[in-house]
Amino acid sequence: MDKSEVAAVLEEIALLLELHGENPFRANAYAKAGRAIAQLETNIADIVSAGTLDQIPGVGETLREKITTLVTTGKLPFFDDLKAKTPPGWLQMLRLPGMGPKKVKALSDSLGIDDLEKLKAACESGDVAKLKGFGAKTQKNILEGLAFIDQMGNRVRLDQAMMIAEPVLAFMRNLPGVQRVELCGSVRRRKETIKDIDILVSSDDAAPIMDAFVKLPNVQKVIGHGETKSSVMLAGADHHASRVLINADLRVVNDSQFPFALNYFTGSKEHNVRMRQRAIDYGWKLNEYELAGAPKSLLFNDETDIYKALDLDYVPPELREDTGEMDAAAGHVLPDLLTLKDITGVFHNHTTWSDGAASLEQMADAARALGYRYLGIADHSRSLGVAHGLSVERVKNQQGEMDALNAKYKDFRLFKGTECDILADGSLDYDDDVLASFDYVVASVHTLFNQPLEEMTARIIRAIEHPAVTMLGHATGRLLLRRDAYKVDLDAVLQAAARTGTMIEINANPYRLDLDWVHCKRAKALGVMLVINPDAHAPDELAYTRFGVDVARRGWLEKQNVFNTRSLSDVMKYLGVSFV
DNA sequence: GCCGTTTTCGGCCCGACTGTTTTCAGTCG
Repeated sequence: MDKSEVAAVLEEIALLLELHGENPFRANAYAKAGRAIAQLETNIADIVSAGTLDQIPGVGETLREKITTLVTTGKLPFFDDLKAKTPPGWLQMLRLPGMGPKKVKALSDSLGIDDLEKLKAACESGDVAKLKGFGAKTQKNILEGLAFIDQMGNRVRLDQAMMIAEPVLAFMRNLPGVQRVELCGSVRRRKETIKDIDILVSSDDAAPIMDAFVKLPNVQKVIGHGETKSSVMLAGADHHASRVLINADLRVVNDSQFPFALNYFTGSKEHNVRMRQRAIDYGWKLNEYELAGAPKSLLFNDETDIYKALDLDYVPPELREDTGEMDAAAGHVLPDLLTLKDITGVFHNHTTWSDGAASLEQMADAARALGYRYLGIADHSRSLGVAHGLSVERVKNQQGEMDALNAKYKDFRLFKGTECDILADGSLDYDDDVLASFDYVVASVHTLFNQPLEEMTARIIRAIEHPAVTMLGHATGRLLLRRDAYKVDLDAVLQAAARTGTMIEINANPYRLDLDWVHCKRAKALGVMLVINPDAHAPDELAYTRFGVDVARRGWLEKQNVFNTRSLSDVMKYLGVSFV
């Protein structure tokens, strides 16, 4: 059982314990350990066999035993018993907004409701409203929550959240009386999927700002409308024009409270806990409005001042996941994070030669407009028929066209690449002499996603070990909120890449965003070189690169950890390409 | 269930909002 499965079990145990009315701190201990394990950079199996499980913060004696059982046997009787005595529908009921363990329990105990269908029926017949502690409003909210879950689950991708959030932000900035405006929450931390958009505004007069917010034209529903906090459901469309619904919260504070509120509402929750605990160590109390008890001589103009008061370096939002950033900030060893401006070009992109929407020249023009010094084209290889993979002959023709274009460019270069399929046994889709005709090779898995873990791992490592392979494309094949990653021992893959000097891609397509940020940290520790690629199939998709930079920043990466921050001449030297 | 320079028990971040009550419980972040 791998770490994401173990983490999922622990987090489910936490929910189940809560549903059974257990001590919430006990439940939280499971959830906390689950999160810690989800963020492990190495293999859980290795940690178990090395006997170092209890070095993970939040894992003590009991959890060590339970996790060991889970990893070694793939089962946990404690979990199975808990599940057996919990109607499966309770967990689904918990996902409804406004429903917590107490309400689920009350519905189940008094009306025998233990799944979403019975819940819907009881709401429609009006039985729920008659229940003590419930009412007509609660019943209506449950029905609306059921409809919402039906429509879309409850998370969206980062790019979708940004497309909805950015115009709202611009609108808020232009409202009279508004002083400062920032995005907070997981959007500001650039998590790959988002549950809701948090916006913070400072102003001396909150009411008109709240009113304007709840009257935005794309508001579908007002969920809450208080003095300092309002909550709405917003509709929008992503760049594929698919409809997106997401909750958005607005909070308004006065300008002197703004830095504290910004820090608090940015989270993560775990980072906030650490910040508050640190404030307590100083004899102060941190909340979303102030650092109470701190000397009057300390001024707090922005977030940096809060960190400074606690003798911490400023922690960029992307790092606020309680994965060591507090210690690094205290020890003044936070990384100097990569920025989008550092990117000099990108390597994994498609054209109409395979499944892209634009020609070589159109893609090159778009890259030059972004200020890139080079663009790598890596169209699909021959076996990927669905994507019009290139035959050996078409490879030659495409390369000829690229030579002709390069002859025109003065300070820009098209690199000849391929996104070469990794076949079932780890061999590559072109012979070595064809591979040698490319400036670089991106090797990717596009088929047989359901191979067993050992087979998939060996398959990818064999490809990495091939001397022609420059970089590994989208390491796990996941499509966020759509398709799970294939089973692969990523730590073994990263170790192989470190050994052979093969780069690992951070695929910046917002559906993928893998290598994920957790493993970026591991790759950095192993000395693996990363490369950020948009996997663009159209000119405007080159802009996806920004999301890859977000992942890199969450993964603590610095400029020198990412290959495509190098100058054109350094890239050419590395790839062994000379000017013609 | 975890944890410890206030340490082996008794804490565990803390405030806003909603909906139900009529002073507060539950949920959320």
